[in-house]
Amino acid sequence: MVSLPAVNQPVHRSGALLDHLARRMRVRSEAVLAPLGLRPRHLVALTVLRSRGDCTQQALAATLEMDGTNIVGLLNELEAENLIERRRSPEDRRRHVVELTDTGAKQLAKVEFALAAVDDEVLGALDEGQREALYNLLLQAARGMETSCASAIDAKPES
Amino acid sequence: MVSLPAVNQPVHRSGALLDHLARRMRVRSEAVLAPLGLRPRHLVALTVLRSRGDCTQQALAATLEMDGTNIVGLLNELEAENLIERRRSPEDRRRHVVELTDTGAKQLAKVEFALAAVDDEVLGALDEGQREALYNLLLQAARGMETSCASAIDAKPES
DNA sequence: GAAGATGACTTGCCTAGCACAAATCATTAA
DNA sequence: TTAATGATTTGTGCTAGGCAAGTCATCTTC
Repeated sequence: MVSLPAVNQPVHRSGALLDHLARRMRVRSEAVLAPLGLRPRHLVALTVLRSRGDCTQQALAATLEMDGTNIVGLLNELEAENLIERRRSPEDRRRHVVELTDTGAKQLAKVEFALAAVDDEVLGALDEGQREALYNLLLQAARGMETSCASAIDAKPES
Repeated sequence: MVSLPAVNQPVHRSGALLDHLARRMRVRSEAVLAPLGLRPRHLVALTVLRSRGDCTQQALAATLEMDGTNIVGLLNELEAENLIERRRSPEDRRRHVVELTDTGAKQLAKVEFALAAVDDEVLGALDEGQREALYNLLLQAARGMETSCASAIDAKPES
């Protein structure tokens, strides 16, 4: 009976709320990002890159759950601003390894600092501790998936 | 010195991660929702409606942070499926009060149940307790804003 | 009661984000 | 050498959504 503990309780899915809050954040973020030449998608890419470190372009596409061709365009824009760099992989020179530049890391930190007002608006109902808890949960969830698909793609030395 | 505790620490903004995870959820949800004639946007609307209860169409637009004209179309679709109902407001007959129908509530619960696999995939790195914590934080954040803008719009009797 | 403001609705137009397909080029694997 | 793979480019199409204009019903104000 331990396996069915929540049968009579409402199911709690975070998907819709995640979507809802993400939108509210995104709408407000656009105004903050625009003057810096960035859009929300760029911020997501940079954030993911910082979280997982250098990674293959394909791995990034898989993590962002985006089509490879669109990743190219996204990275082109980021590279034009010197926020990321593409290096050829030594093991397989067809591959590009994407890495966050120092400029990129600094810019990311700067942007996050500038987003304080957005956080205050959208997460106003949460106190500092709760916001930190939320951040850590999101980060843990995001990281959990990175490893699972990165290892499946990046690792191919033995075959 | 208590007032500046985080000056030398990285700033933790949830926006980008929220966006990232929401996308992963959304992409997967589409496959689950499609057979039921729903899309992610419908789920968000229903979820918000359940969370805040009946509300003015304008208040809903404000909460969803969406253009009024698009809300009309969204509600048309939901009403066609009998998931929501529009009633004239007794106080001001120009207004529509939107409410979740019984059918809508049941459908919502059913859909959430069906989204278990999606949650497992995207939030796989979180245990049950953490997922519940995440849900509660998101709900609290979402509710915090509802009241703030609902009261500003709904309440207009005195002028 | 008349005139203007307001809420919902409709239609039309336009943009952004993104998926998908096809073709090219460099590189690696068989 | 031939085939597969990774990145890139270009083109096409779809969906979400913003924005504007115009209609109708209702409320408010004078």
